[in-house]
Amino acid sequence: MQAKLRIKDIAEQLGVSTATVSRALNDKPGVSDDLRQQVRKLAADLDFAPSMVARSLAGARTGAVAFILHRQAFPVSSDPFYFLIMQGVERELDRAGYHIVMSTVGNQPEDNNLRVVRERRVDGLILAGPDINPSLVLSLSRSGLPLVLVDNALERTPLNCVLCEDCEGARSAVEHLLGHGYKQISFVGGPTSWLSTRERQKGYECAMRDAGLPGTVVHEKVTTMEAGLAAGRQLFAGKDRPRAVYAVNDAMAMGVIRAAREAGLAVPADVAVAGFDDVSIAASTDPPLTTVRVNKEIMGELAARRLLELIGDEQQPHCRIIVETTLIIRQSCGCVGSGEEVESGK
Amino acid sequence: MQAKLRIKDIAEQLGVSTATVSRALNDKPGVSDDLRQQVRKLAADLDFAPSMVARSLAGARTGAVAFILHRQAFPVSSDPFYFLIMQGVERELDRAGYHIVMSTVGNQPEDNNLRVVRERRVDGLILAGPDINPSLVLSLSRSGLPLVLVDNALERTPLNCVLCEDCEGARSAVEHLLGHGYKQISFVGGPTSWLSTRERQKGYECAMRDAGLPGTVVHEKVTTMEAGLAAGRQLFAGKDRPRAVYAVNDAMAMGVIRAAREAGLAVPADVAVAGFDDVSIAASTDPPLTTVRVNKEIMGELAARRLLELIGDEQQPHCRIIVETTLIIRQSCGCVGSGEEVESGK
DNA sequence: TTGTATGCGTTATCAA
DNA sequence: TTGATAACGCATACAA
Repeated sequence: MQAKLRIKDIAEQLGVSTATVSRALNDKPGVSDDLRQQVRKLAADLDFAPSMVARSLAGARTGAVAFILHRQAFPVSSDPFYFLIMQGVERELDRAGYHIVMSTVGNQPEDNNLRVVRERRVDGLILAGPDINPSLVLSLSRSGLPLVLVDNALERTPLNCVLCEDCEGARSAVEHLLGHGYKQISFVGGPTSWLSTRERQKGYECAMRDAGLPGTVVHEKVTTMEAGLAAGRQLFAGKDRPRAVYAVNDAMAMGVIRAAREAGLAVPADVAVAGFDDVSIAASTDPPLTTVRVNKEIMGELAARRLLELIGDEQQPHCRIIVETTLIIRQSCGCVGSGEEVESGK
Repeated sequence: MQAKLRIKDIAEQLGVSTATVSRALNDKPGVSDDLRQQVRKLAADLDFAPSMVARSLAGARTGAVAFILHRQAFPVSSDPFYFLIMQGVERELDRAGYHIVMSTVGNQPEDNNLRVVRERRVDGLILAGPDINPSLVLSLSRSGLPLVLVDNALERTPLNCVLCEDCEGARSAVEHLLGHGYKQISFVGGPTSWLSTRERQKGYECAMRDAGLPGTVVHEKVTTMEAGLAAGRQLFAGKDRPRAVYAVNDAMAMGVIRAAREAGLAVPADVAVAGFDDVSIAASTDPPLTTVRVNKEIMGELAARRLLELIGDEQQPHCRIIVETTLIIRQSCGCVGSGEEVESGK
């Protein structure tokens, strides 16, 4: 058990004051180059780093950021979507010497006050996912703590957020389905309270409208494979079943494929399917899934970078950051591939 | 932007000293019940919570725990295995008023000193996954910070860790395969440096030995579906292909199934397959996967609970906590089910 | 039971 | 360029 070193110990060993050591370590002016080098060398040799707790109290910067996730977002997908975003956040924060404090919220009344905020543990917040109560988002944004949303945005209040090309990505996928000659294409989505569902549906509707075709839409309460299965059963039960289905994400697309099989329909011969996200197994499903790739790590990195900017300068205008998507063409849409995937320009 | 309240403000409004407020809020003796109630009511009304930074400095408890993950563990699986463990950790820590600081390590030399530890941000550590450098684990354990490993353990040094019944679980699965009458059963695993691979392989070998049968083993560098595919191709290339394959996890099992299909073999008719983990899609693969379920959230909760115990009382003997597993029988093993899964007693 | 005073480890202000 | 000293907000030992 190493004794915990303090700046004072370093100062005494060098016969200087603590103020000097602090200045040297923090790259602040007011120390001769020679002395600065000495201090740094000793600190490095002793493997010393200043106590972040004391720094925070004296400074007013905790050097930490909260990553807030809704509890429902944990098991929502077979793919660690928000985990990958979090990885991006962590990577970027680490570069800046920051740390990430993870926390979750539910829908209980007591969740309307984040402990991590009340205890003033962090310099800023990243709120991930569309499940977080808008009233919580609003109250947090008014609290003065810098805040960035990921995969979410408020409808009427501009806030800093990071999104992907939900509308454009979905549109390109639906246009690809239309390119196959399919006329009857249905959309399967999650709750309309989710921005991603609304935007992707908008992309679907734009594509259909431009093609002069009517559309049909099914909404489920969640976007799991099971929900996709249920939606697919509904779609394939009636007489005029769709020739293709566009699902709001890959998990639902996989559920739709299962429903098609249940109904004795071949995919893509009888029913074509496409999704969104490009989760890791999308390339390995049967048939491999045509989908829209979104780079989750980049979304996380951008959110972290934006938050650090806000922490450095509170008074900045809100901005939306939209990350590019890429249509990934595999076989579920009806393309007869060599088995290799194709990145399509949109 | 709310002005940040301090204990001093509460004290002044009530005409008492800060010491009294602190005692009342911390449930310490030395305050009349009446006054205690007043303080708490005002604090609640004002939505006040003491600054955790200042508490940490005065106390010597940060109220935070680090959750350390190897960077490679992020994309390693199509299932958010460590994410679920983290969820369990977070849930349990939250109950105790603690927070979780997430951090990652790689294999670079500079990763041998965790910044989160040097900066003294946390009261303890949870190290998740078998990828973390043993020398780092050792040096951290010697640093005096309470530490718990999850899904990992050192070979020769007893440490606090949380594992699942790797050996027993794998054994029960292989015994189930043996029960189908299969004689030639191969094992497909990851690096032998991973405890889970070693233990699950041990379970496989015990079952085979007890049955008086020889075994064959294939190791890959990772345990992804792609690695399982590669291993499967190898196994199915030769003349005396196995009648069944036991994979160290579900991702590899899915890869093996793909390899079988490639080789024109039906699963389970020609080759039976079973896995480990019971990832979320295991119930939905084709055929549904027979596997060993392990409750990841519980593993996380137990790790957190153990760590909190260690933080409360440093001098406790090391202990290993082994979480129960359950054999989940679906169809990939050759059972002709109704499509419903069965939890088998072992 | 309550208040006063000191210390926690660092940064920042002001003198020297 | 350097050093002494005062915050930072809270917990706690000691005094009343």
